[in-house]
Amino acid sequence: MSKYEIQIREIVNMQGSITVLELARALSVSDQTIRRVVRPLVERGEIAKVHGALVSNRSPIDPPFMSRMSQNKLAKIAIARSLLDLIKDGDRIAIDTGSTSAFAAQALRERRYLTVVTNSAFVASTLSMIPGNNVSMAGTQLRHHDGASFDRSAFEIIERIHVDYALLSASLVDERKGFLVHEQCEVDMATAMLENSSKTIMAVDHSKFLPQNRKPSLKQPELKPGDYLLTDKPVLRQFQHLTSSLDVIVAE
Amino acid sequence: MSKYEIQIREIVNMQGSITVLELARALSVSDQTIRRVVRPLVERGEIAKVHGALVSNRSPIDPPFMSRMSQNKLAKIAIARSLLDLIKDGDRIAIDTGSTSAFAAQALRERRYLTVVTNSAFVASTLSMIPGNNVSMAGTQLRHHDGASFDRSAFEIIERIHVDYALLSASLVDERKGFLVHEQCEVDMATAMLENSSKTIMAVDHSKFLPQNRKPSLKQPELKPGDYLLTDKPVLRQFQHLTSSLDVIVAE
DNA sequence: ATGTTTTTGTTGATTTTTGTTGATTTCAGG
DNA sequence: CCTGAAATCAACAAAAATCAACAAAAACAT
Repeated sequence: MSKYEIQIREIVNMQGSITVLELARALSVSDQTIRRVVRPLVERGEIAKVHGALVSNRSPIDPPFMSRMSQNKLAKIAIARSLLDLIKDGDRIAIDTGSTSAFAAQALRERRYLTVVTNSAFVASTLSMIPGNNVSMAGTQLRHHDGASFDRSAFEIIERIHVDYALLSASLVDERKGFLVHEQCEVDMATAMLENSSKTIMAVDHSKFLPQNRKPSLKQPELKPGDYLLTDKPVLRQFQHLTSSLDVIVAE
Repeated sequence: MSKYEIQIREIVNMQGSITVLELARALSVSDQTIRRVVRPLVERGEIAKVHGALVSNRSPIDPPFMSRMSQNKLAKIAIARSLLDLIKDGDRIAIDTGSTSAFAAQALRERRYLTVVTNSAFVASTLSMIPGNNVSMAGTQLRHHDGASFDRSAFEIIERIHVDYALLSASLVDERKGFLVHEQCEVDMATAMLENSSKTIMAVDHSKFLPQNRKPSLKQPELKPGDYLLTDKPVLRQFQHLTSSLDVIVAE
């Protein structure tokens, strides 16, 4: 068993599939090493291999549930990975619900000694297993739609814990109205997180800049100058007035 | 036992994996010393070693984390499946933490309209995604060991919700003392769940009837006559006095 | 203090892993 | 069916990690 084994399984399962060369670059070893390490994994059936790529064989009933129901998987993974440039070991972070946050949580498993507060049971469960982390689950009753809580106790806990970063998301970015979501409770939660954090990170993949079939109408709270916008493609001209005071990070 | 032993275990478990040389630098001793100290740890299975690195066998790098760290996977799956004979659509159930409960949660995804209350973030997250379920997560601060909560609010919520079944587990079944666990908070939680449920289901695979290396000492609350014992092999003679008033279900 | 035991660092031989090179196979289009 | 590009494989040399043995240092008891 090689020392790369765990990492490889991790990355393959998170991405769903990946090239041998990409994996080699990611771990900064040669492609040959990857092939060698991967061979026993494939023989044991822990991951599958086809000509050209390694693919995860994790049964779809298994957790990273968001991965399936999520639209822009690759974009979100890229965003999640570039989040690691911002969040360091020991940081404190509030995380909202949503598929982007689910990927972020997966990525943040690389970090240690995080203080995490979230209203998403999935995020809480994912990050609580990491030794050294201090994770608080905000809220009691979980809605089935996404396993998140928006009851009164959720807000009380968010408001009790001050963090370095609030990681928020949005369903649509509107040229005139800004960052929008579908439900008022999500706005309230975002507001609470924003008010109790030093910096806010708004994470939206490029598809959120395009028109949606189901149109959200509620406006997320205003970001502060110097807050971050994390996305996966350069911001188009017509949106730049929204992001002019923000630190825009484009995940490649 | 060496003086570095505790530190090494600590560091390896925190970091997930680390080079022998890095560890040597961290403790400012030679690499050879590390190797020597580590050897018995590896033999006792407390941490794992591969060429090039020490890796923690505790840190759950895989989302269905319990599957890896769990000993009797197949037995637990069998138990989880036979739980489906007991629990029907629409039932209300309290679920404790532990790997057996994690498998139970996976199995219960087949059921609909469940009312679930649990102090395990993993169980909550797993079952909250099922449309129709009503899931309450009891507690706020999660311990990293298993992503479960035992704070005051956890008990308040358990005590507020009355359910049909409490699904409990144990670390060891002792011939004389009965069902034992390691920590007092687990006993308290089990007691709260038992008192707020109509029937209790104690789920223990057969390995729990055998002597353990790490011996638990705290006694779970007394089961009521007519409660269920769910296990995967027939109960041996010397344990039958413990189970005589119970409804014993053996998963094949 | 003195001798004994245990732990630690150093050295060099041995094993395992890794990168490179070049041959071979697979795949997609014409 | 052929062809070029990409992916894979085999083999060998270089690098890194491990091990065994011995000597130095530290801890211990007498």
